[in-house]
Amino acid sequence: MKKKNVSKTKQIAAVKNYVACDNCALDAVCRPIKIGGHTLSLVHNIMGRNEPVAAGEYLYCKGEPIRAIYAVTSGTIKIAQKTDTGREQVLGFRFPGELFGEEAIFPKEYTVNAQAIDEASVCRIPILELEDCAENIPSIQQDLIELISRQCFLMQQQMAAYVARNSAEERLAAFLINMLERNAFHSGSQSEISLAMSRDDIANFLGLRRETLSRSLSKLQKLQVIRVDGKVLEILDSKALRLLAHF
Amino acid sequence: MKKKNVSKTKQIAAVKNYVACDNCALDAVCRPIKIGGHTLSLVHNIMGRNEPVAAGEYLYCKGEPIRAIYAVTSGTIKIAQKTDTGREQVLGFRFPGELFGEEAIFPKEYTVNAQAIDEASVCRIPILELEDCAENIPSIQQDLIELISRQCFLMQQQMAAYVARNSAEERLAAFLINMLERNAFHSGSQSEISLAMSRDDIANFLGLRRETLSRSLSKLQKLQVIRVDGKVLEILDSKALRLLAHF
DNA sequence: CGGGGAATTGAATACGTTCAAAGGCCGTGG
DNA sequence: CCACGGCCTTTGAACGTATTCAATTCCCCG
Repeated sequence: MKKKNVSKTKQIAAVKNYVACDNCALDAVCRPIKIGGHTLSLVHNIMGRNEPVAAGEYLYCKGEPIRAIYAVTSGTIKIAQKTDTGREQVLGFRFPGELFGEEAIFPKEYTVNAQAIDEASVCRIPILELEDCAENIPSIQQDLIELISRQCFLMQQQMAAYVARNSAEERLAAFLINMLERNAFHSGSQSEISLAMSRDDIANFLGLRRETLSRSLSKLQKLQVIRVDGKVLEILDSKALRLLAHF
Repeated sequence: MKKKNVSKTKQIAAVKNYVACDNCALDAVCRPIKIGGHTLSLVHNIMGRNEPVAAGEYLYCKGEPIRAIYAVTSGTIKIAQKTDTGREQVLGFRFPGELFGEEAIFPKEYTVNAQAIDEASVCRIPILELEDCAENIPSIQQDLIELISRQCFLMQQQMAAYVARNSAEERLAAFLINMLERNAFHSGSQSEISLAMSRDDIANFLGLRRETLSRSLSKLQKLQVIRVDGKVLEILDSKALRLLAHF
């Protein structure tokens, strides 16, 4: 079991190409701002573009009043919450081009924590200002509906991917397929995925122990379905993976 | 282990009180229609109110173009899909006052199946007509945003309830708490829940076998946390239940 | 009253967890 | 440049839990 000497985290950090606006979930809201006349003020004045976020930094925490909704432009964001007993519960991850914070629009406050896993960057739209703009410009309301509808759809997809799965292998396979599909949006590769988060975070998310996750990864590798190289995974047989996930 | 002789399904069917509009997820969209002047046409002409649905009947199926979004007014709706291998995958349940079908707004087609478990009734809003109305009446757009935002929030809650849980007991406890919270909205009782769906459907949803679910239910009953009586459950110790679910 | 499907219970097996130990990666310092 | 230490990841063995298959009980409906 030889391993290359190259540092994987450095490899990942090196590939710091921001996701293009065309491939971003926020685009529906940003686009009309970009072409409109007097609306140009929105993008320049109220919106933060490609704001850097340090590894480990929290974008928002549970219980805080909503300030903004975000889109990832580079890096990975972890969505999680702490249980009463102090245990962390990982609820999901957001990748370049994906939206987060929208779950706080209805309750007016954040209901979970959002934390950067690695060095990341985000576009940030303050919600008050956005709602002000939407009142004056009906098309923005349309776009907001589009935006949130899409998020509803994605959440449903997520449920489909992780609910009603029993074995560790099935859950891992479903996770990898989900990663591959979402990865294809922003990264070129159709078969390679970079997982910036720790094994602990993935295991937590899947409701497994880190040891079980590790064993399942090893097993899939032995079956020639994937190739594991630290935080970089290669999908060798996506068809077999779909079978394992029972899709 | 004595059991009462009364038929449980008949008991449930007997309590056929439609959920009030005040407690319905669609209310945000319906209300302005009810008070507006020329908008009265919407509720009378395009919207179906309390339409009966026979047990087993499908409201919509995966792949069909979107026709309408729905709210349950009585009974229970099962959200599910069939995998490539023919296995059914239960993704969730909708109870009186809750919305469903909204996940099809973005992709313009239904991505899952919605089936009535028992005799049910729904309010139905055709999507084309709704969008037409929204174009003319900005407040409806506002309400639509409110509606879908709320649904995003609820989906996140669902994820939190079921993702990142490992043991059978933990998942069952989380399920029961979720049922209790959602039940409190439309039914008076704070401690009793009626589960119209089969044990198979629940087990499928939780990623367990029916036997494991049955055993877990029995165990929680022996621990004096719940009382199981066919499809009717009573929560005896909700605090202990929250501990078991690791909330 | 009796048949059939759903739900529960029992025993053997398979799988995931736990605890322990070893290996690999990376930053620091000699 | 290499050695050291800490942290994350992987592997091993014993144990506990979920699954499987089979049998029984319960419940609904004719």
